[in-house]
Amino acid sequence: MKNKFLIELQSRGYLNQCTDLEKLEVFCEKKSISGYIGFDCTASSLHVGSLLQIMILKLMQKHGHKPIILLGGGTTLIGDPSGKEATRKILKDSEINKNIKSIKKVFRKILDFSDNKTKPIFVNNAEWLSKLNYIQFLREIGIHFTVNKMLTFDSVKLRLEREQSLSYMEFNYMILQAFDFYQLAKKKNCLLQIGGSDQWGNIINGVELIRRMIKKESFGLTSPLITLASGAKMGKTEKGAVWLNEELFSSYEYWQFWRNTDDRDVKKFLNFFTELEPNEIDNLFKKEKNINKLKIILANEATKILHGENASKKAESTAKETFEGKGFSEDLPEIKIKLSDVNRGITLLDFLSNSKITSSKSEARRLIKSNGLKLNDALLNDEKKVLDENDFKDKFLKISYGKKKHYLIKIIR
RNA sequence: GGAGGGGUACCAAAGCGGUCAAAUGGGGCGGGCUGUAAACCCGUUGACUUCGGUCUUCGAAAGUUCGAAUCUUUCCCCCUCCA
Repeated sequence: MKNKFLIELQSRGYLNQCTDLEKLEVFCEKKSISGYIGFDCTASSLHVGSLLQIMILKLMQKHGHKPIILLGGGTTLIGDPSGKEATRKILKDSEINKNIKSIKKVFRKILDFSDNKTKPIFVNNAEWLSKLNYIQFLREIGIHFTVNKMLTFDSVKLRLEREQSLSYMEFNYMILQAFDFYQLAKKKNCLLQIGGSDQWGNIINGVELIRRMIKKESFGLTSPLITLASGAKMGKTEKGAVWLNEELFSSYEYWQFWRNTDDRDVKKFLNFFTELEPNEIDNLFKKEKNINKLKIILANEATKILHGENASKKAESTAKETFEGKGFSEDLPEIKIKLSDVNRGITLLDFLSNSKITSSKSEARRLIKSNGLKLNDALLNDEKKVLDENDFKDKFLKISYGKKKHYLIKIIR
């Protein structure tokens, strides 16, 4: 292989399957190409599970290609059955549009919009899907799909084998995705679709459709499913998903997420989620034997890509102070409390549950009983504790939930 | 449409009149060890509590009973076979 884009794609471990690697290489060599990835809009933010896909778009840009981001306003109305055990909840138009708006923010942060040649394009498939005429669609597109074949695709087969119901609506999803690819090929001359390995079936349907409709060769490329050393799914932590939008998951939490990577996954993640060159990463591993230092590099680099250099530095120094020193650090989640509430004598239990630090008073009690709660780094045993202005040094009180979750409580007014 | 099987906590799965806020496993959380890792060990995992208890939970509703996750009726949902 000699195409730089594909070489890096492979050496970083982004490459799982390709419809025709050799021809794709010729295709990539010839000119600047555009490739698209579709993203699901069922939530107001993507989570790290989609980050690998975004990194691939970023890599395309690095090598002079143009990413197309398909935010599936139309397909989200249907719900992709791939890898799903049950039918997804159906969203309303207005919710989807709100989600799209919010999700776009992340792409604006991670990808480069300054160079016109590689500037990403956003498309929304609602544009063409919502206008479809059923009979006409069946005659023009439906005719190219046999149910026999559709039944053999994993997304459908698994659901049927597991005896889980699959609605006719969901069954159509793969055709719609194939149609998307066809539309992009026709309208934007986009002949490459990339996706996670679970998208393989959907992608090759598109390749096939394009061949039949406009007699053009197009390409499909998938990235591997990320497997963690622990066997768990990527991106699930204590508090649920690791979101990319800052409103849902702060830059400090994000930094912590990477800092807490399993030893065995560090190298893989450096390749996947940072812009360090693969050989640079190899050198790092030769030089630096302290895995924790490498985890910090991982956290810094990954956070930089999403939240920028400043946020990354701030998170690092906050982590350092919090875990190595015993200080107060600026970047911890801050919760405000009114001076009047403190003076009125609010119990700690009430405060913990009101501020959502714990989900109930019972949880707070349990935590205290099992020696998990600290006020300003001092273990607290008294569950009847009432907050007092003297607990706050300089208007701040640090509350620690276990060893890793810390909050700064600030008195206002 | 007909016959049968089933819906139990975050998930899987036991319980089949009281001793059931519900065995067990997984997951989560806290603690110990350590390196903010893994493995391992211990504890915990409905809510409220003056720590005595109290209240709400086993698909939904109604009923039988001193007493129901457990029995009866109706309804809803899922699965299998037949049409």
